[in-house]
Amino acid sequence: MATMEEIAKKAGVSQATVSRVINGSASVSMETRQNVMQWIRKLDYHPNRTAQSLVSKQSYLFGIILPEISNPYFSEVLKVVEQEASLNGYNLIFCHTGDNVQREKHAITTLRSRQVDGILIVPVESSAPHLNTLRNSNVPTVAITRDIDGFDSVAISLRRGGAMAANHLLETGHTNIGYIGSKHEEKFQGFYQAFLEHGLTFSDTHVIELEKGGEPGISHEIHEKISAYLEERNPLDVTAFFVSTDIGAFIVSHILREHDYRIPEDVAVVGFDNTFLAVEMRPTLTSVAQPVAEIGRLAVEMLLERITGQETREDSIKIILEPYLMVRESTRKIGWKS
Amino acid sequence: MATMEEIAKKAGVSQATVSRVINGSASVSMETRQNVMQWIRKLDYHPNRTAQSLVSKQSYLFGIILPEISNPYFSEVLKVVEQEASLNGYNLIFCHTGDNVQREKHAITTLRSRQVDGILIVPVESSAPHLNTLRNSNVPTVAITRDIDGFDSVAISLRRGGAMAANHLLETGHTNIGYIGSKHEEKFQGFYQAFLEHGLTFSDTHVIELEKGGEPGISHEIHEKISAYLEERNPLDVTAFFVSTDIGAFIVSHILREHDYRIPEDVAVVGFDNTFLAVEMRPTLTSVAQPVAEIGRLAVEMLLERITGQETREDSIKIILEPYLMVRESTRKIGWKS
DNA sequence: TTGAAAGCGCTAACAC
DNA sequence: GTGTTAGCGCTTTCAA
Repeated sequence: MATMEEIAKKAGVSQATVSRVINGSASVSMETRQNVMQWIRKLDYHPNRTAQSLVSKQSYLFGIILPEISNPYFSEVLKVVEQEASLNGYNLIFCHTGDNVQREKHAITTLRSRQVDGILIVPVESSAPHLNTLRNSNVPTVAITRDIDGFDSVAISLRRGGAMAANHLLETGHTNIGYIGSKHEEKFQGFYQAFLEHGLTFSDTHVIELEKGGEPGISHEIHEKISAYLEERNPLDVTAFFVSTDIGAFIVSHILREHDYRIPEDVAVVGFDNTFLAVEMRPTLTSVAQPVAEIGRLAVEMLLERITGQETREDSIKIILEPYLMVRESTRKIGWKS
Repeated sequence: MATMEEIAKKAGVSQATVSRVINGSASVSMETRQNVMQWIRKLDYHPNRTAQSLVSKQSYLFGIILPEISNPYFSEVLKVVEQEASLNGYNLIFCHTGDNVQREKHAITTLRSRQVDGILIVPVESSAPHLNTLRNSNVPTVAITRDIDGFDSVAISLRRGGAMAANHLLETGHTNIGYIGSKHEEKFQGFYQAFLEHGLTFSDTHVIELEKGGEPGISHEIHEKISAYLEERNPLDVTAFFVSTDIGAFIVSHILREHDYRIPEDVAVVGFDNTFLAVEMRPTLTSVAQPVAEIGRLAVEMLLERITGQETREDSIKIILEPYLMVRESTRKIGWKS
């Protein structure tokens, strides 16, 4: 790759002048500008961003730390964020944690030493100590999808999302409802709370606890646990399941049908994330939707505002978007025939 | 962020010595090493990778250019590559093209000016002129998943993949088979060829041409075209479909069933990529598998060998892996009852 | 309008 | 063993 120095030599000007031309800056005579430009094209010159970064202290690089790209929801997030970043002249360094705290820690260190201008992160867990280093650093960071203390964040209220699922099922006449996912998730808390607000209590015996999140890899775990549950309770003690991810709901639906339960007639199913799976599976899946595009756009926007100094608030800014329920075929007022 | 200079001052040594400690290099006395290390920890010092890159001419950065991350197959690729890169001390700059040539061109320019040590690319099309700049540059590049002239590549033989699908269907007794996808794909060519080798001819009237690839966004297009096809030909003139992606096959299957065709009894379906969809959908989907993990691993390995100079061959190296067929419930010997 | 020079944070000779 | 020095390719004063 050619350097400014080489262009300068060819064009018979100083390297500083080439720099001026490149940056479209200041005062350069039309004459020299065109002369220089000509050599830039001839030698197919492109500025060395590394050198630019070193002196300008701006890398135009964001780091994005995702837990599980196999989950269609997160690949959607990545796609949106890349688009938005690209539109603003930024590139993305992609780090994958697999929901592993150690890797997250490593990713953060790496990104910082790479001088990224900002970090977008879906944190593995809120309490991890290495997040403090991040908090104390002055690298603008926004937590997406999952909210965390001390960080700017753009997310939906997972509680409300969980509550929506519960309300929908309760309102369609279900009272014995199962939950499939992690009990530590906010989704579950909202779900649980909703029962109380209806003057009901959610029975802990209806929980099928899953270790991992929404990646396809959980298939095996789900198969085992659901099958065990179904065989243990025959007849089934619930008329509906709320599953914490669409992928999970997709898999659960199949297992249910293999056990001769019809959806939604015998068992209703609600998923989460409203991915393409919810739209394309049959029966189509009622799912709590997170506005991904909105989240990605706002997150990048917020980062940008922090970077440019437009936004200077000391305390962290929380943008909480509303989830919304996409009602589809997998749920129906109880007792109804089609 | 602290700099070497600051550490040096605190520790009362020269900045070069700090550098030596950091790089674990050469000869530094235990004493000074420990002294320096102590300050490194105290100030939470991490070397500035940008500065390191500038002088060492190594960024430890790979660029990866993907057409459609929403396709589970490509998110799988990304995941594997990230893992493999990370294991070797590399980070990934992720670029998304959406199968758009302009964006691909832009991505390549950006990556080059960012001094990436190598590029992994799933090219949009083989003939794009901007690929020449890449070819002529000395940035090690490997085409993955899709092979392209003049580039190192790691891929399966899509031809053979297509042929496998055809052979499987022909051998299970189908002769009237439909193809859903792009006719320009190698998959189709292999598929077509296989007919000839069986002394048969594939009828062009059985093609449902799709514009785009395997992203969920094609849903609408598929719905329209398939529905039109099914309504036009009643009774149906084929007993099987080969669909160029799993996502496509997933959607097609549902449409078929909505038109009261049973799978595999009335219509057999074969997909491509063997993603989790193939495993989790019902009936499970026979699909041509590409060994993703292998592709990712080998691609990174090859890049590494080019970078370190272990591999110096002038002409491009092609690693063509074998696809393999995962036979599942969506296909069955014709005329058989379960 | 342009050039010379300093310096971003680091590595890598080269001396002592 | 350790310090000094010269860059890496750029941006940005400061003079001219």
